[in-house]
Amino acid sequence: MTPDHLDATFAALADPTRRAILARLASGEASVMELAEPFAMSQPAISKHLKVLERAGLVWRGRDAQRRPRWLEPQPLAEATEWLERYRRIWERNFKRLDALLDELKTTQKRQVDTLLDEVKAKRKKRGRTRR
Amino acid sequence: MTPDHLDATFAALADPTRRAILARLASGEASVMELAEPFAMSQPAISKHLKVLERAGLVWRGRDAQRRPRWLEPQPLAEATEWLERYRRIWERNFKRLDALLDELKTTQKRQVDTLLDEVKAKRKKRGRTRR
DNA sequence: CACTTATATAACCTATCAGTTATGCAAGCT
DNA sequence: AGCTTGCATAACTGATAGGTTATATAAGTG
Repeated sequence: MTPDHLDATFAALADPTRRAILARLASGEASVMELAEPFAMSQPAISKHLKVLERAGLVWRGRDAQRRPRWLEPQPLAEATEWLERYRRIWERNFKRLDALLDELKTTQKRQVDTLLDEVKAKRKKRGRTRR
Repeated sequence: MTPDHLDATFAALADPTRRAILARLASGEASVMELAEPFAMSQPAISKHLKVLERAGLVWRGRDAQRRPRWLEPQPLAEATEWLERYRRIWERNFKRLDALLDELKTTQKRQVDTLLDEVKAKRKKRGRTRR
């Protein structure tokens, strides 16, 4: 939880491409090519983004033949969440509508989350082996 | 919750000075001079940081004579929390220990946190697996 | 071995960032 | 009116971010 650590985590999250990569990885490991596919961007650009995510500790690099598949490392996200939550709780006292606001945000997205979760489950079953 | 919005929020949070300013504002409004006081940095530098926080919507500018006191605006933080929470929930299913980790993070002090995290890392490494 | 695939790295460009000093301006003070 | 306080803005600077193309490396394939 050093400041540097939080710096790197939040900075990594500040880019929409990187957030999309994390979202993709939430449903399982992926190679660089697979991660690059949805973006109108060169492969080296994606490799750079991945490097940023790795430096922040959000993502791990594996090896499988020539592939260097990435997966998620949840710990730094937990730290970032913890930081936000701490202040959120303080502000809850000052701003009573915050809780309601957050609930609202959560319910509007509940369906999306559930969909994603089902997706994850399906893929894991399909793969059969638990790489992680 | 447009991407731009999250970009600006996370980018604003990526700087330790700005996080410190937010922490300070969590205990009430403050003038620019008051906010600048703890930092070895010029007043214009602080004004710039405040501008970043305002563009992210995290902070509000009031007016009181010559003072331009700042207040917190909790909504963007709630959105950022929500984003993190969404992925945290997904990962909870994959990494069962995450919840415990987060609880521990919440209740331990800074130094103990670092120790704990090292411990977790060590355990993970020891478990081995194809990672790394 | 030569070829292909997957990825990383280097060199480069431009824009933005985080800081500086100097200056401007509005509001209160005497 | 003139001085002081609080803050913003402009102009500058060096570093970093985010992209590019070209090239290098490493591993599987025929």
